[in-house]
Amino acid sequence: MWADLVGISLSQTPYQAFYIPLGHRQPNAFDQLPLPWVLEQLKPLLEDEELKKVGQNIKYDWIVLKRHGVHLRGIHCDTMIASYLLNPTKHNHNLGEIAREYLDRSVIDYKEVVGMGGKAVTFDQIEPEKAKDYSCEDADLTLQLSHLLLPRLKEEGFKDLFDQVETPLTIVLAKMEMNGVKIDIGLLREFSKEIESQLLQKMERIYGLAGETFNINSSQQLGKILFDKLKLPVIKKTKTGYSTDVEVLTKLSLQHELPMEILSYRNLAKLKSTYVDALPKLVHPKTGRVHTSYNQTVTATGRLSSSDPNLQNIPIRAEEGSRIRQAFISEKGWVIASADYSQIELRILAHLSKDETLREAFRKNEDIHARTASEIFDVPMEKVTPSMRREAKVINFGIIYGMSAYGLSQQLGSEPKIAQVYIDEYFRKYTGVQTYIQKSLEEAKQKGYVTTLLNRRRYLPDINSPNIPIRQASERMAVNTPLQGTAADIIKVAMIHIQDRLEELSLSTKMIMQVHDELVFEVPEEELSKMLPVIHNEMEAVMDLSVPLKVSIHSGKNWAEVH
DNA sequence: ACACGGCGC
DNA sequence: TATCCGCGCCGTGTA
Repeated sequence: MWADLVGISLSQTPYQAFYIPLGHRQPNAFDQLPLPWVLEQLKPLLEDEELKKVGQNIKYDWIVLKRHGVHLRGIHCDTMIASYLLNPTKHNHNLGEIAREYLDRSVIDYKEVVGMGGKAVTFDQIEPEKAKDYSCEDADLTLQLSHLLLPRLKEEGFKDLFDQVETPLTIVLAKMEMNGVKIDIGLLREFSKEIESQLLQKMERIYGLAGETFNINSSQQLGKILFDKLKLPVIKKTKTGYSTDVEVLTKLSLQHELPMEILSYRNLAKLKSTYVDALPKLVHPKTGRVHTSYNQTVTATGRLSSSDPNLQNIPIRAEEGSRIRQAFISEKGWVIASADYSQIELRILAHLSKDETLREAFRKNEDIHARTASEIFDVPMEKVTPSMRREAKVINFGIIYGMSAYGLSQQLGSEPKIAQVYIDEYFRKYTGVQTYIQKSLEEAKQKGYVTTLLNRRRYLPDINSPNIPIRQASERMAVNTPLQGTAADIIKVAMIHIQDRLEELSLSTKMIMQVHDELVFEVPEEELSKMLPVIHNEMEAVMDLSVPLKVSIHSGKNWAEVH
């Protein structure tokens, strides 16, 4: 969304590529062809569904081309995504990295072309001859890699996931990024000023309690005050010194007023710097909206990630946090609609484990945490107290994360022995879940990887490690990844179906955000009554599991109103 | 520029 | 021996 088109490189035969310089502003850039003419020539080819296209990070090219009036079609292979499916835990899937791995060769580093850091220039400042070498290599290697990676994908059983899910999803994401979301900058500026004055007040109070001024944002300086000056007990250490994290400060708050003040200060400072002040800077001058980037090749589990800004970690729980969501608004005459999968990972656990008790609970549409409370505390559903339900909820989520008795006890604030009793009781009632976890661990140890419903794969090289904590970490991943990853599979397919329906029905509704189990739309008021059932049905009917998928959907003027 | 501590989901 | 999965971003401190 922020890029200009400087040149195009193309290849249709390995070891042969062409560079078309278009927008170089550099003394040696003569005889460039006019951009509109070049696009006019290429447009019929790029838009032809029958001409197969291969690229590296195609979503980027798709958006740049779309912004120049070209609708890229016939996408056959994105080498970045091919590499990701073959090994999602690889650190990065840029061209240099995958060319090194699969073609055993090095490539011209982009930084060598444009320079490093502050001295870096934009690509249009590069002499076309030099740009040609870089860009042609890029096109050539991408084509070569596709010839290598596509058969590999097929051999390893990723063809359906690649062709039917990840490749179509790329375009859905491109459209979603281009749609962007409208931000109420005025509201954020007001909020910023309010927080500013609250921070100043808290600062005064903190300096009073500390007996001196210091940089509250510095954990190092804070450590000196808390542990050297005030002699509070050291609860935890980091590599570099005293830990002052939320867990430590919460414990210390029982014996001194300062730690709680610090926590409250940090809370507000985080909100201000990460969201309130950061979001307005990312509003695009041409669209007046914020356009995040969805990364399709980052997570080990198959989830998406979001950056610039990360729209997937906007606060929701706390009161002040919801004020940030109020700033995510719709255009006049439009509304925000949000649809989220309810308890999707536990439902997937029920499906994958075939546990009859868990499946029955979901088929009867019971309150799953109350049901778990009823099972482990051995009381009828109507006798479940709020505190029993709260504990059962922690246990339910702990199961998904492959927790230990210690971890559960930390979460519950109880003794590990008590936590162990709860876990034992859970598995006694949900025997199918216990068997399922045992079987998945055995399979992971034997095969060296785990899979999701759509055969996404995550390798776990340390699953048989003799180092106990390292092995246990892998075991938790072995439990969690199929659940989190299957949820990712499901919502990805739903996104593709919904985008298809929107276009088929010629609707104006726009998909604007995805937050792991939630999809957010901007809907013209007059389309709302038609759209809500479409979204709801597509999401619930996306896959036929042995338990129902449940979606709740709400609309309102901003993102805070729809939860 | 990078590592780290810390923290939002 | 550490203890619940998966991320991205902020400010500090240091090189």
